[in-house]
Amino acid sequence: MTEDATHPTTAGPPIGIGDLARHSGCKPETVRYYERIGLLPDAARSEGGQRRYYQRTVRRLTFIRHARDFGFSIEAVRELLKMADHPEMPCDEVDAFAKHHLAEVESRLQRLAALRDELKRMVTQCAGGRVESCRIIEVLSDHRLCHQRGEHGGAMR
Amino acid sequence: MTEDATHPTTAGPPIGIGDLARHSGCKPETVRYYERIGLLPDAARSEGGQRRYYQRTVRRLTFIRHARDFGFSIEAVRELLKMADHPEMPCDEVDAFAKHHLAEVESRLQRLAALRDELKRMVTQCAGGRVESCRIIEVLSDHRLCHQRGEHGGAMR
DNA sequence: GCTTGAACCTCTAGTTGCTACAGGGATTAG
DNA sequence: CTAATCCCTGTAGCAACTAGAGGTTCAAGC
Repeated sequence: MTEDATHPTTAGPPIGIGDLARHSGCKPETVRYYERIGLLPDAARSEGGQRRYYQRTVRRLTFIRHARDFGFSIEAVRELLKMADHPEMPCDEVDAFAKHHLAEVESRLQRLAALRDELKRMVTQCAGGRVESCRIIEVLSDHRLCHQRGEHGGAMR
Repeated sequence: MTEDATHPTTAGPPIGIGDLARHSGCKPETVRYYERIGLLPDAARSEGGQRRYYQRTVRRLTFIRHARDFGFSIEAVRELLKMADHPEMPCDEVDAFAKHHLAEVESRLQRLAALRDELKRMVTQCAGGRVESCRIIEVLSDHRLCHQRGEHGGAMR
């Protein structure tokens, strides 16, 4: 992906790293980090050497932040970006990627839903009681959770 | 929390760090790490200096792993354990904890559910197509996600 | 009772994904 | 033109583990 000042829509003047970060919900340090590890291309520079960005990069960074927020690892994001950068490729890889992550996402969802239910129950029923009657602690101690709903998951690779 | 060889049920002989780890779905290194940072008490030792554990610790470690898996930070887990260790305490703190985390958990749930739907759609519809028609990449690029479903979340404090 | 191999010990260093300085230069509003 | 703000590079720190080096202990089989 390269910078393109002649983009038809919303081209405007290039923006600085701070604005880019603000638009995508992260910090300038994070942007520089992504550039360093190659998720973002080397930015164009002003006369004085400061980074200048166009809309393409806002979109790319937004993509990265969403994918990270969904729990994809940096390496998984790198894969996704490679696919997004080559839209003429057949879909097989994205498809395989989806299959690989679907089960993991579903198991996380179920476990999170169980936690939400417990938190909800507590907020509505717990006021004034004592810790011994709080089921959240019981729920977290219950080993059957593992077998009922799949193993502990780490980051998505 | 101290080790108690005289626990009535399932007392049996003490177990080593490897068995403890296996029972709780983590590695010996992680157990030693938790001991070092004070989530687990200093373990009893064999004559030769190896760690020996009783059922209490299996339960405590299971609790910790579940809480971590649900996305609670180590410091959040420390809070929860403090509450679990003092069941005579009034419930207020656990209640406050629940309130504080409920919104975060719900927003994560919604975003994860959106991702699951996309992954599912892809797995069923995408075979044989090309990347340009894969909506997962579109969805991840769409900034409206942020405003519709809450901001990007980090670890739960 | 002895051997042997797996499991364990401590200590240190590496990993991932950022985040926070320090010590300086660039840009821009007034 | 100057002050405030932004940005630069480089390094170091953080959370939450994970992996190794180099040595010790345990327990099962003979």
